[in-house]
Amino acid sequence: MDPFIFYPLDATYRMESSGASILLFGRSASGEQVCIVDDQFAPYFYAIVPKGKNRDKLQEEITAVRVKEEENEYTVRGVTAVQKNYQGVDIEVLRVVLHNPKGVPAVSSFLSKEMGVKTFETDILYTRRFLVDKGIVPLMPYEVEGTHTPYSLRVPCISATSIKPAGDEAFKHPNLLSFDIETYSPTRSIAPEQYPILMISFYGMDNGKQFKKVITWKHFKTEHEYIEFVNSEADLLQRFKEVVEKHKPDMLVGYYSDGFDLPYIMTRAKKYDIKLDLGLDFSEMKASRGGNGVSITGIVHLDILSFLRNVMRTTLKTDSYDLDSVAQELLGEHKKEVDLAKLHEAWDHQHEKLEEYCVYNLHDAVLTYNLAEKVFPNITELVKVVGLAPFDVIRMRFSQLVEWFLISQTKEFNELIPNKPAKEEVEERRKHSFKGAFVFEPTPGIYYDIMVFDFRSLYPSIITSHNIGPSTLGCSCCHAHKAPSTKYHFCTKKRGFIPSVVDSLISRRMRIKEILKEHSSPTLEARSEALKTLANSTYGYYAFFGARWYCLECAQSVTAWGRHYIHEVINDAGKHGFTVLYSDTDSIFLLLGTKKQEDALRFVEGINKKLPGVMELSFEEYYPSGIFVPTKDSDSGAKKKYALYSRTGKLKIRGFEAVRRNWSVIGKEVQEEVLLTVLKYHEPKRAFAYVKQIVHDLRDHKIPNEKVVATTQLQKEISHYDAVGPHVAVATRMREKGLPVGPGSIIPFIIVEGSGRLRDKARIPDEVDEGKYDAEYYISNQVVPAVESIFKVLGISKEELEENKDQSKLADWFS
DNA sequence: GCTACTCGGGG
DNA sequence: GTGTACGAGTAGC
Repeated sequence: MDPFIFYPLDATYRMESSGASILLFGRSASGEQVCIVDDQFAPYFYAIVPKGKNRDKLQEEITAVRVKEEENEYTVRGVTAVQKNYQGVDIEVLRVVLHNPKGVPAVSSFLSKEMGVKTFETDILYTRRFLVDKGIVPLMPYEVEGTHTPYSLRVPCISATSIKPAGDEAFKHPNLLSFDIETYSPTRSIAPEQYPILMISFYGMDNGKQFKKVITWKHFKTEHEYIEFVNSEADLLQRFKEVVEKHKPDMLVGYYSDGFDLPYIMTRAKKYDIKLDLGLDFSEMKASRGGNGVSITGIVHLDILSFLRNVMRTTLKTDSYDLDSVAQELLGEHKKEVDLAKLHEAWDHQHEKLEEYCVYNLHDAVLTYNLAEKVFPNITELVKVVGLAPFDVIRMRFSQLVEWFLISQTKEFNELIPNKPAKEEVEERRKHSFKGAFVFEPTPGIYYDIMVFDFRSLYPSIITSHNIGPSTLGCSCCHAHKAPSTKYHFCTKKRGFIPSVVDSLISRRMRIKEILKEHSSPTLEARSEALKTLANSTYGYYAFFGARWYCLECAQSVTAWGRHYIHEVINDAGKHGFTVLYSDTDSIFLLLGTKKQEDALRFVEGINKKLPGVMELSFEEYYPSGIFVPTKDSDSGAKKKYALYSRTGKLKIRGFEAVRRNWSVIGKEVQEEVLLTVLKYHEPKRAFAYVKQIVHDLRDHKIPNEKVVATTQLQKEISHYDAVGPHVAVATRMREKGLPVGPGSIIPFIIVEGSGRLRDKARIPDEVDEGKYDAEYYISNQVVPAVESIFKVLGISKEELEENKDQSKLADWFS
């Protein structure tokens, strides 16, 4: 057949009698979903010749290795000697080529255990290895030559004879299909074994036209044409399959669909014996065992939350990643307001009310779609830098992104990839928890007019300009270049692998920034962002205990240089009449005092002119007010614990405990109210009076029970618990009463008066008469801890908050 | 003090 | 899938 242009989206593999074949799923330039097969790529790993051992002899021995494991026998296809760089030295290694990817762990562990041979690169997943080795970057165009082959797939399949890069215009408009489910949930429990899915919504584009649909299995009157009725939950699941099959999306998009929607759908489908064989190779949807992603072969499942939380975290200002907050920040839109707690009632008794829930359901899918579309350029650019499939890239943390970026660069630099640390090594590294970054100790207090600047590109530029990497550390050829106040020096003659690749990230970014000065381009913005993200994460990677290229000395040297530079800025800020309020690692908080915002911006501009090369301090945000609190046991300022009030009326809370679902409403409410009263309305006295009132009301048992209920999720079978916490004790009581509880159930409980451990005083909310909770427990464990440190700033102790009769103090305050 | 367990996101 | 998240918090022991 004629050569054609192809955009790979995802890769998988199959074993044939002749060996492994890589299957690349994607879309052709003409818009057809296709699969490309490459049967020419063999799995391999490396082995080091032990000292005193003859290389040729070892080569022969390895070639003859056969390892039996269950039904499979793994044999070696060939062994060749190659030169590699490893930690700054040249070494000779044997490249051991196999037939079957599954043979790699088997054969390599045989080599290390039975033959005393050290092995490398034995845990690089086969499909990832293929992409990186062949330089095939998902979402980029390739010219494919080959012939049709009769594979049994849902899409045409071409056996490739050649796959060549075809330009640098990435796949721009994937066919996205977003979806969302609503479930029956009479309590706040999420119990897929127990309760059905009530509706599923879809949103996407179909030949340039909006595609929207909500499927539900209770009938009601409606004008909305997009609402479709079926007769049962089983039919609903069948329709879910059909819609996806018919729509043929490149990417199926959800919000927390790794952890909620798809696992729920899978559990329900299993109940009805419905096969979710949506894979383009007819394979079933599957959840990886670590709970880290649900995949469908050939369709990229994008859990957009994953990408936002892992990667966009640095750009987003929101503290919470619920759909409403994120949509608000990125799209300027909110979720529809409905009372979800009443959905089950409407489902059982008031069908006419279901329409608004369908509208709500669809709107969530629309928001999810719009979020995916919005961040797609960012995903694309990150995929391009890291070189892995979008499915993997969106689920990776910074440390993994850096690691895979480095792995993708090893081929060009002929570097041997270091092994992951063994368990004991990780334990050892954890002990040396990193205390290198400079954190300016804030003085506790309430502050106004705070300018926050970000200093992050300082670190990557230190790495490149001081050549800081594991392979250049402590070289024997030169001793001159020591990091300030450390005993570490780095080679000044030979460029290190990591400093080199970081350097290329920085210079690529600088070129892009030059172009962006001339004209704006969302694609280039996203590319610049991706390059910055990776460069900025390299320092943290050096200190990350799981890193292959772990180097604590490197991380310490980076921060040593960082301190050197940041102290210059702090001194300069003082000279220019600004007060430095706080600084943590990469950010610096300045107080405007009598100066204007423009003055601060001008000051930073001046700093940037003085800083070498790419180093830059950039404006992050202006906050009208903020509070820094002392540590628990002293009056000195706590690091990483503060709250800022933004111009948009939102609180940015860092390091404060609480505000999680296992806290009672009263604790959350009091914290929020106190922070707002202090930071927004500037009325600390009113905040104090408010807390005293709450404490008083608790003692009078006037706070309704619903506000003291806390919930905790049961993670496993009751009998499997070693440590019986309050929620486990209550779950036991619930089961004794015949209430359905199991793994996943959300257990609500109230602490009542009495003696013994907490679990002896925990009760099912229904068992507790109104007001019969343990007031002292809620005062000292929920209310006071939530606001304690805030009041310490105002000169009020924990005891004063808890005290029963405190009118004198109150009077003092108001006088 | 150490170990076990939970949260996030989702209805 | 040539795998098995993570970092921070609370309660129990």
